[in-house]
Amino acid sequence: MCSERKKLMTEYNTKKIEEKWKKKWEEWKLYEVDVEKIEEDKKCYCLVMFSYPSGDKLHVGHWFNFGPTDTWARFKKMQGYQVFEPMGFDAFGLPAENYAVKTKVHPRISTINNIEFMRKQLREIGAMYDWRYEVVTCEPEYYKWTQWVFLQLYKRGLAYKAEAPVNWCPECNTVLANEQVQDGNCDRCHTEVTKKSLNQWFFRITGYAEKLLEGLQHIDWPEKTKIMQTNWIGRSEGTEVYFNIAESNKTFTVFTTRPDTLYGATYVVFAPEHPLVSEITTVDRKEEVKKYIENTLKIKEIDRTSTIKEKTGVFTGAYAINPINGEKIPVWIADYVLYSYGTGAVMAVPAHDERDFEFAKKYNLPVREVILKPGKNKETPLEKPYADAGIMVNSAHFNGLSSDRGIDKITKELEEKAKGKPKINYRLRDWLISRQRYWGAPIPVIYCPDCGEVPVPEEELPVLLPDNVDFSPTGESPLKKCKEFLNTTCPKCRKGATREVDTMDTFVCSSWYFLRYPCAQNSRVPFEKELINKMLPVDKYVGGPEHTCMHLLYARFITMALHDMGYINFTEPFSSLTHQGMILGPDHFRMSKSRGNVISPESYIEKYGSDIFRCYLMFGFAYTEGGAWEDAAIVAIDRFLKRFWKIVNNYTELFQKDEEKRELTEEDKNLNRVRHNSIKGITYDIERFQFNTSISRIMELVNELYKYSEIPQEKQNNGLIKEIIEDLIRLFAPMAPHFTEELWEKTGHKKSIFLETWPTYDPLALAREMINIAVQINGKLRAQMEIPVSITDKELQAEVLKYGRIPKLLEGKNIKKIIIVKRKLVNIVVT
RNA sequence: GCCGGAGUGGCGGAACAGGUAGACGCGCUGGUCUCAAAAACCAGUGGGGGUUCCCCCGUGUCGGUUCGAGUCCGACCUUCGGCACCA
Repeated sequence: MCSERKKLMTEYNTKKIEEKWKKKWEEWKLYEVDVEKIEEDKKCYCLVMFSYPSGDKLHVGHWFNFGPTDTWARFKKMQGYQVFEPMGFDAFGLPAENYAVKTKVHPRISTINNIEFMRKQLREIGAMYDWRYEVVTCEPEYYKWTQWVFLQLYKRGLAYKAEAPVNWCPECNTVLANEQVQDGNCDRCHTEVTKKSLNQWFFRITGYAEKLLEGLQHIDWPEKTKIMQTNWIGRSEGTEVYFNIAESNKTFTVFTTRPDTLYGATYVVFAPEHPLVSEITTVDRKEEVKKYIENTLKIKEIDRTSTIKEKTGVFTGAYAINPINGEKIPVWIADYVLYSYGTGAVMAVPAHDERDFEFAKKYNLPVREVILKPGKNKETPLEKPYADAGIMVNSAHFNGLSSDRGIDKITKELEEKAKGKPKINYRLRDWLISRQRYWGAPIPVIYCPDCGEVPVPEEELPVLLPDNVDFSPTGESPLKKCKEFLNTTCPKCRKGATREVDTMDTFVCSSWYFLRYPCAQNSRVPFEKELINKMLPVDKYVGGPEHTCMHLLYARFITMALHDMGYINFTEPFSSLTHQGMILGPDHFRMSKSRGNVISPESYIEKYGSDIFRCYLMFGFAYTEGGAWEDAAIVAIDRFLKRFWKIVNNYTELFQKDEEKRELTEEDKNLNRVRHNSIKGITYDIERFQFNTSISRIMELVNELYKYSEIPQEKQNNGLIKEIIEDLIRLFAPMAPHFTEELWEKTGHKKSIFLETWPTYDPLALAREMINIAVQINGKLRAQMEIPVSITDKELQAEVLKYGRIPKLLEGKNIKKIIIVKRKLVNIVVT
């Protein structure tokens, strides 16, 4: 006993085993794939969201993302797919720069060091990454092509510079995209965001709103993620209505989803920023309007857009003409109207819109009911706004129409009079991509006093990011202070000119990296068309759900744009997407240094090895849910691997000789059935990232094998045992790659287990002669019986009625009917 | 306020097309081994009642559909995520 234990302890040395196999894999170049040679029908592009080289160690979240995904990839490889599993680094970005500001270490140096460190850590996971395809976004070999992407968009009018009120983070000293503002705060540093009007670079993602919506129909993504993107894009069908300003030739447009309420418009409201405001304000109102606008700008964005805040506004003195009835209605400005949505002006229908109602009550503006709530009559006064559909009243010849019909009819009439037309609006804004920071890809544009804005010619790329820069943030790009960078010549006229000093949002870098991987070493083109048409779309993309309305949306947009330019022949980058859940601290809170609940993988890997760590992550949580870390639970996996090790080792001598498989006894058949059931279940479950149940099935098979090993030696079917041991190791291989390689070798195999094929199950082996079914009376379980599978319904019915205590339970009852669910149950319905 | 998840033993979680709820594991209880403990192995383990065996209750709450509901429908509660004056 004691010596046996010693043997187990010396042999089962996870650290030694893992290092041994990592070395072998490298020697054998086992995971090197040649993308050129991959066959299209067998390709499997498996991708995790690449990581940011932060200088911190790999945390549990990385492991949870990368480990199980690698398990999936290994499973696919064993199924015969030619798996491409690359890894890289999203290396530009603010943290490196902020770190540089603090420590005076250049971001290039710290980033390179961090990447070096992370590569070592990633190696620990023992994933199949082929590092020859690595991409590092801060290297000129990569960002040259990020700039190329920019130029392609620019050429087609999809990248443009415009003055606009934008989100400004005073802490990060840069502008932010809409998507990077959460609850009015910067999503990086949580500082409150302010609004600034600046001249900035945008990508015209709004031009793809419809395609981005449509594409969601055809991809295998979590429903929740699709819904979130749909809501983010925020498609809204409505009508544009053109108004005139009274006694003037000025016109303006409003957007409404309820043209049926047009007769109820008793005033119109402009956003304070609306350019027409200064033109139409009457002399006597000028002072008040000016004051109001100034005040509005002072209010923090978050407060201004808060739904709780009481609405304010002022009258401009001007009047507008309602195009449907010629009525003269006052023009107000109010901060509840957003300049950034629709046209920045709305028609106010207080009777049928809560916001307008509130505003009208406050400023004593008239309320006119034009839609009758079903069951209400025209004479009873309106106490609160009614915003749903109803019957039109007070609307001239439209009276009596339903809202639905009214929307069509009024829109049609407006169209005939050239006073409006149908219009679709989106909540989505164009993507603001310029940043007033140093550590990013320079925007390849030059400003020439004569030629104006000139894109850098493609053959002059990359526009190198200079190293020698004072990068302390000032609110303007640090590159502005770098004269060697700033001053250049105009590509058109060769006269002195200056470069754009802003850099690109790091989300631009990550919006196309999946296209670069297969061609990572190609210096001629960003991607070889034929090659990436073969390799993409990505077959399985895995990453956190927090990227839904940023990275995932941007990547889809860039892919669609490149498709429309003819560079690629697919429109969606990621055919199938899975989100991993989040691993929380043992206290059920999000891990954070300040809480002191951070689980660091190293200590566990030191103690148990990477296979056990990975297996625990797969077994202890539902993958897409995540959950709280539990120290006690990793012990279970350690225990299981020891059990696995022992049972395999008990039988290794069988592999030294040929063992015939005898005809199967009842015991054999039972064991064999569990085996095939495991194969079936595991295959189905790994495919859909249900690793916890996959491991359960393996445990079941191991348990069954232990039970079998208790029967007398001479009754054991050695041939069958050998087969099952081999299946067992192969089934477990994707989850514990080092561990299973060792056992595979110990059972006499010379080649890597990952060159083996995945076991397939035999439906015949799953078949039983006798099965257990439930007997219910009125749906309540009353008995269980063993029946031969071959029994007919008629026979079964007869058997059930005289089975055990069933007759007694049926005494004095009327049998109404008997429901038989094949191989499952019999339900006797009685009264 | 709007949109979308999720609520199952002491715990992590299963139940794939409405069909025997609680797979697998943790923990716990008992046993074997041991001088003893640990480890390992075996058995039991949703709650309550009478104790071979059986009954009642049980998947957030209340209703409904169905022979049968964790699963479908309606209302509500809790919780998490997203959006939030979007006209």
